[in-house]
Amino acid sequence: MYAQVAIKGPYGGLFSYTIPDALREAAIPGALALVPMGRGNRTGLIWSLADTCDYTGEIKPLADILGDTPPLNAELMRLLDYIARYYRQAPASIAAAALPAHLLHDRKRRVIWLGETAPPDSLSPALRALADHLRKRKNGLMESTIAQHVGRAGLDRKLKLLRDDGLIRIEESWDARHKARENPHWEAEEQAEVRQLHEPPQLTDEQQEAVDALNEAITAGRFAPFLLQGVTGSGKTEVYFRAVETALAQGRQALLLVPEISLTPQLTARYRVRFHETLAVFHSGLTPARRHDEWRRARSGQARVIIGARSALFAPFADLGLIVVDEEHDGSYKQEEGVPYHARDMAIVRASFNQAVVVLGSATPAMESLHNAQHGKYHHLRLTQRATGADLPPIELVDLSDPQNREGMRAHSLIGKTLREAMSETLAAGKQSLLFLNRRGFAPALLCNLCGHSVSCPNCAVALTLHKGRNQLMCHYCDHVADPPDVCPECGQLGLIRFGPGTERLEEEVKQRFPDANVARLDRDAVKGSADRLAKTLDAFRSGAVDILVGTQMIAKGHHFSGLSLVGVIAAESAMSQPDFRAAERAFQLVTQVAGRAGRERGQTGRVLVQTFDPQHYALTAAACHDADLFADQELRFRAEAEYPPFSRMALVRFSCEDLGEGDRFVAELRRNLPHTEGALVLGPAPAPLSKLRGRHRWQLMIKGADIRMVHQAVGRILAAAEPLAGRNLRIGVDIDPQAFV
DNA sequence: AGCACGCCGACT
DNA sequence: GTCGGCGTGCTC
Ligand SMILES: [Zn+2]
Ligand SMILES: [Zn+2]
Repeated sequence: MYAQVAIKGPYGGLFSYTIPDALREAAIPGALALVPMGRGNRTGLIWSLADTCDYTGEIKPLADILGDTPPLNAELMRLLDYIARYYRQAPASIAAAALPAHLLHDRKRRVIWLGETAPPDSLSPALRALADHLRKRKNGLMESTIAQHVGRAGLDRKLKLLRDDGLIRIEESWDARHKARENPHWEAEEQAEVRQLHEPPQLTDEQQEAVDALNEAITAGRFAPFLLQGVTGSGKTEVYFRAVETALAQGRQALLLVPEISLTPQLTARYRVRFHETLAVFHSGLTPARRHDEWRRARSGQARVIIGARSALFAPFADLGLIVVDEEHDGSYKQEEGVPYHARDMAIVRASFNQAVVVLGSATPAMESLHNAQHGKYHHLRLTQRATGADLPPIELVDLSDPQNREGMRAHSLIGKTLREAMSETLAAGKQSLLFLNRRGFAPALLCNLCGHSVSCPNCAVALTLHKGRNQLMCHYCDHVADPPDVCPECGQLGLIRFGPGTERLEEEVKQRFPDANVARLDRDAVKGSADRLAKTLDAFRSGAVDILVGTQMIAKGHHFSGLSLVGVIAAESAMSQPDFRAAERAFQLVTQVAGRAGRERGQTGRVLVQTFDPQHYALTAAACHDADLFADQELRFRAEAEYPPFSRMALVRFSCEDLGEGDRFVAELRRNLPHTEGALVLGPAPAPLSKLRGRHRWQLMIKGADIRMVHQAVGRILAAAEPLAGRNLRIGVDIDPQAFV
């Protein structure tokens, strides 16, 4: 019997080890193992057990099993294996995404000074300096601490010399913090007020129908996927609550996935009021130790309901009966950084492995989900009425290219005449306005008005972002920071002008036009560094203390403002700034979502103005009449004609290399040896749109196939052709079902 | 990817 | 001679 162990490494694959008798009980899939690797030991995750192994070299035995219970159970291991195969990712990177960061860590070394006396005079100056540092602590120093004091450079070599001279002893350890803490942190408790008596609201007929359908499926205890399509304000959350209660009543557990941006204290407080001490919260803001506490609470079964963002997909459960994916269309469920898995798609898979019910909720479902619903793969539940009975607000498209509307607009002005007039009427009536601006396309920058150059990052092919407060240029992709230059780096002239962030410019313009109004701004910069700033600004707007709120994505989701009567979208096409095949879908989702902030209460007439240069665009006209079906018809027709997903499947294979010439030569060589796959279309390899990232030049190759099997097959063949051609400096990455094409 | 080894040029 | 940058080989 061999243990196949996932270890972070080059082949990304699995390494086989024999299992010593002493470890036979403990060495099961999902357990953490200490294994001999090369000259030393590494930690890894036992992926599977096998009777045979095809490695022909010497096979070593497992050194140890870490912790007393395996962190991952069989159910999670099955999911991890599926993800590794589906997304063509190294098992070790999936393991790293699924385990608390604590558990898979690197070797730690403690250095202990042995000599009673002073170091011998024969030591060279560099060794002497190190020895003097080590001599001060009798019980030793951690290597990382030493590195902080005397520098990383050459430390390994120096320590080796001191050890060879018998002056120090080096102890290695891989012990993770497997033990639970004495006083584990409890995120849900931290955030919620006293337990309140909760009176569940009356359901509308539509809600009741949806709840009935879900309850029936949950009670049946079989895999059943649902698409819950409900207009903004239709009360999807209450439907989720009821479904969760049903799952709990069946003795099963529930997982709620929400977009990272929605996972606010206000949201978790709502769930806490309903589910009390059975709730655990997973979010990226938790420290590793706190995250580990929540994770353990879930694994022990103490938590029955878990709410979290993308990575909560891997939360451990004993008996998972329900998964809810809220805002299932949201792009944050698939990320390119790290492991490119789609949490919504894998939630479906996990539900099927658990005979669980899965609910995808959205006002504006992804075309993939709608297509599945239309073909009977998902049960389609619809909520067409707002829970409050309020009408959806009328949406007007305002043509920004219309000279009449441009009247009174200055060069960089963002507000056209129509919106301006609507704002002043709203203000005169004592009502509130909300202006939405997409962060993308309005980033603050340092531009040369003589040559048009914008100061860009030396490591990445992007313009640097100007941070006003710190007066520094920063890169969004890498950690590059620079002082703003005085002269243009391109033409050498004094032509540089500061172009503030869109929201700040918008705020200034609003203040200029409406000097008597109370204006507030909410964007990433405005809330940075103060946790309650977001809540405070939202409260001020809710209470009516603020007349006009200006903001980005942050204000588009979920919030409920009763005094709000005007919503303005500054530039609808900003959602289409990335020109990929999902651009129209994003624009429709954006306008629908922002419009949903207006007129949520009965008897209130909200108004939504959407500024655009293309008022004829079908995504905007459909959004303007709140017709998701009309949009879906047109968008699915376009996708079908162009053979885009959901009518085909795609993959990207990315290549990157620090050296441009080496990358170019590799790509040229690959082009000559590009294998063909029947039924799959291959485009490229060509330079990626984002041609340089963190000092690495980038290329990509796009694969389109009729189904996922074709795509997998083509990816397999291309990797088989590319890997032998790639030197150690060239990195290859695979992205199945890509969301972004940069 | 780590990690260790060893070549070589810079420095003193 | 010492120091450290950097290319190279190996890993069940
Ligand atoms: Zn210039
Ligand atoms: Zn950069």
